[in-house]
Amino acid sequence: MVDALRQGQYRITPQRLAILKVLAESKGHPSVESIFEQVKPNFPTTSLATIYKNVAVLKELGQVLELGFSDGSNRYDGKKPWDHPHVVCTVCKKILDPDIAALEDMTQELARVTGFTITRHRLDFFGICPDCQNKK
Amino acid sequence: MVDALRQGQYRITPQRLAILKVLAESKGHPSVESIFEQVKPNFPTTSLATIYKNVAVLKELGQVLELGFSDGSNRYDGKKPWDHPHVVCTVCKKILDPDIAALEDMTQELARVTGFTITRHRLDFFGICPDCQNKK
DNA sequence: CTCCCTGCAAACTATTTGCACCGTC
DNA sequence: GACGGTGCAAATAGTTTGCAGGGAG
Repeated sequence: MVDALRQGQYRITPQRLAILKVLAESKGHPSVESIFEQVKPNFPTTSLATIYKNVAVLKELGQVLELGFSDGSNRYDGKKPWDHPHVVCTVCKKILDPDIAALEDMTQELARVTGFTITRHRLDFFGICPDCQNKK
Repeated sequence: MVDALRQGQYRITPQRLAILKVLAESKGHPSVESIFEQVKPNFPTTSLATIYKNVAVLKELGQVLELGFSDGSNRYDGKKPWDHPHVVCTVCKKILDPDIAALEDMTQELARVTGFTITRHRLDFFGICPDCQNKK
C-alpha cells in the first residue's frame, strides 16, 4: 500500500501513514469521521480536509473502495478495494463482505438479457444481523 | 397514486398533480432537477423546495423509489416503487430495470451464509449499453 | 373558515478549495 | 532547496427549513 503511494509519485508523510494504517487494519468499513477520530490522537492538528484529500488519492490509486450510502454516510474499505457485495445491518450498522457464488451467474444473466457490457457493480443488501435478532 | 395521497390525508394541489404526472409517465428515472424542469412550464413559480417536499411525501407513502448515487445524483422511480435491480449505462446514463431470475437465489444464499434476515436491497450494475457500444 | 401547502430566502451539512507555512525527498 | 502536503478558514453544492401568504377542503 505504501509502495503504491511511492510508485504514484506521492510523498510518504506521517499523516498519510496514519490514515493508511487505519484503513488497512480496521476490520470494519470506516467513515471519514471515524478515520479522523482514530488519527487525531496521534496527530492532534490533523484536519478533516487532509483525510478527504488523502482518501481521494487512495481511491484514485485503487487502494480503497468508496461506499457512498443514500443517507449521506460514506464508508471506505481498505481490505478489499474492488467491487464486492455488502450486507448491512440496519440496526447496528455493521457491514459484512459475504462470498456469493450466485453473483457470477447473475452478472452473466444480466449481460445476456440486456446486451450490456457490465464493467462494475454495486450490491448492497440490508437486513438484521444474527446478533441484533437475538437482542430482540 | 392520487388515491394514495387522498388516503394519506394529503391535499391534492395542482403542483402535486404535475409532479405525480412526471413520475408516473416518464419512462426513465427522473432526477429532482429533471422533474423541476418538466413542471416549470406549467407552473413557472414552482420552486425546487416544493419538488423536494413532495417527493419526500411520495417516498413516505411508498409511491416512488429513491435512487441515490455516489456521484451525488438522485433519481426517482415512479413506475416500480419497490426494490429491484438497475443497470446503468456509464456513457449515456440510461437506466434499465431488468428481470433477473438469479436474484432470488442470491438473496437466499446470502441469508444462509450470513444468518441475516434480509429486508431490503440495492443492486446496481454499471456498464455500456448496446447503443453506446455500437457508436464506438 | 381552517389549515396545509407553496414559494422565497436563509440555514444546513458534508465536502472541496485557496493559500501560507512546513517537511519530505 | 524545491515542491508537494498540511492545516486552517472560507467557499461550494445539494438539500432542508422557517415563515408569511394563498388555496384546497
